[in-house]
Amino acid sequence: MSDGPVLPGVETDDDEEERIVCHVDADCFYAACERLREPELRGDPVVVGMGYEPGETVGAVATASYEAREFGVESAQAISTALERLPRRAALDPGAADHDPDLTPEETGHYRSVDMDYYESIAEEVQSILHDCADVVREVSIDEAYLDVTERTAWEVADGFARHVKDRIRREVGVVVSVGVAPTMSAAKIASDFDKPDGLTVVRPGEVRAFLAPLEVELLHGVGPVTARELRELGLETAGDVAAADPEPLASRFGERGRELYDRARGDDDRRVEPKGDPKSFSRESAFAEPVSDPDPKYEQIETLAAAVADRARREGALYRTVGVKAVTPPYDVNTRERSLPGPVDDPELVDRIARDLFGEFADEAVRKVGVRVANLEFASADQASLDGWERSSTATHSSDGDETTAGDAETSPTLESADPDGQASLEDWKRRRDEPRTDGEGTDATAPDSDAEPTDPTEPAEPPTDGQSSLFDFSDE
DNA sequence: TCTGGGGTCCTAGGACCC
DNA sequence: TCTGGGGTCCTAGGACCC
Repeated sequence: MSDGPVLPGVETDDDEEERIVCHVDADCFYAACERLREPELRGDPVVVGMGYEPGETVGAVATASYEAREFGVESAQAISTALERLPRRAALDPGAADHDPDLTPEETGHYRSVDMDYYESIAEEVQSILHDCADVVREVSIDEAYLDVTERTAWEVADGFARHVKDRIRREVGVVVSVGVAPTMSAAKIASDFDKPDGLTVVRPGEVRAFLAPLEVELLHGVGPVTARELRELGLETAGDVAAADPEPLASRFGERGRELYDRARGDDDRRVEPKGDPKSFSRESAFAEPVSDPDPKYEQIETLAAAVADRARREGALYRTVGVKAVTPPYDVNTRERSLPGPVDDPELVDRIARDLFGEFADEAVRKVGVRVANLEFASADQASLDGWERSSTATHSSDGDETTAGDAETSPTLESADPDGQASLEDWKRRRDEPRTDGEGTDATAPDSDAEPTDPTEPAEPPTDGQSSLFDFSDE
């Protein structure tokens, strides 16, 4: 799709073209949203807490405004810690449980609970502006996106373009964003962070490596505390050090990531901005105020979370083939268990049963947090092609046109009404895999219905579910 | 800093297949 | 019966990101 003059016989490779990538990142987005709703909060410290309820001390900081950060409040911090450093404004009230008579307003901040629905609505306004400003937009999170603006601007005027984007968002939505412009996604990301808040940084082609060189290694995307420590142990303190290092030790120490790290530190990144694809998993989790040993409240939470996750998947039009649970045990051990089904389903009952079954291992342990997850998602294609494909392939022994996505659906999906005799492949497949989970233990596997054996699991209803998606049970009736 | 919630990607071993 | 080598899928855990 290059529109410039091309010499005859000369191959043009799109990947070789210089792109103009823009990374847009809202500053303290949740706090900014709260200020949009309550303009009186402007200028004062604002802390938005997850799992936080007014008057309580549980939860963690999702976003702290810059004013709050001055007091040492940081994101991911326990709310209890944040409250020690920055008491809440409500504590000025003599009637408040945490009232402190010595407190002055200047020493306090406003605490609010996360309200995702509201933030989503603001984010949508920002995103519509972004889509207006670029041909390709990749939203990476609620407050962050990459734009490919190659066709919309030029390097000579890139800062003016970025200014325009910033101004529109501020004027039309009322939130402040930082923008980075660079020839690669990774450099644009770092550039947007460079001058926060209200930043605007343009890194032109040829300047990338010099721009990155002095930056501490943890500023590189993908370098967290663990990798940073290891890099420092190797004597690599800055991106420049990594760029100048021998890539072999990096590759052997960090595998694929090491190679990538090396490339990114040198400014090499040939990823193109592409719209985000379908999600890979949905999960819900919830922490207890303190570790719980009694099984009942834990199973209750599992049930709630399983229902929420299944509901989410259904609303999003997703089928899932894997169900998993998470149990965080003291001090902070994350345990996960998961089980895959022979084919994709939309079956809340089944999610609940499998989640309970998987969680059984932790029923009597002290647990501080539980979670439920579905993965291996499949989204019905827009035109319901998979259903048509199934019907076609079930009346023919083999379909010549069926090697596209529809074939896979029909092959692996036991979720459709009829277990057609022609579906031999999927039946054999299913029978084979059906027996695998049985080898791992109790014989109470809820996903391994067997026509020869009555279910022994008391949590498993004897009657096969009747709705179409659950008809994987139908196979056992053959 | 004793820990919220929702994600992604990578790794590594084992099972199973050809 | 012992032995190759390659590929895929599944599971558990870990690091990281916002």
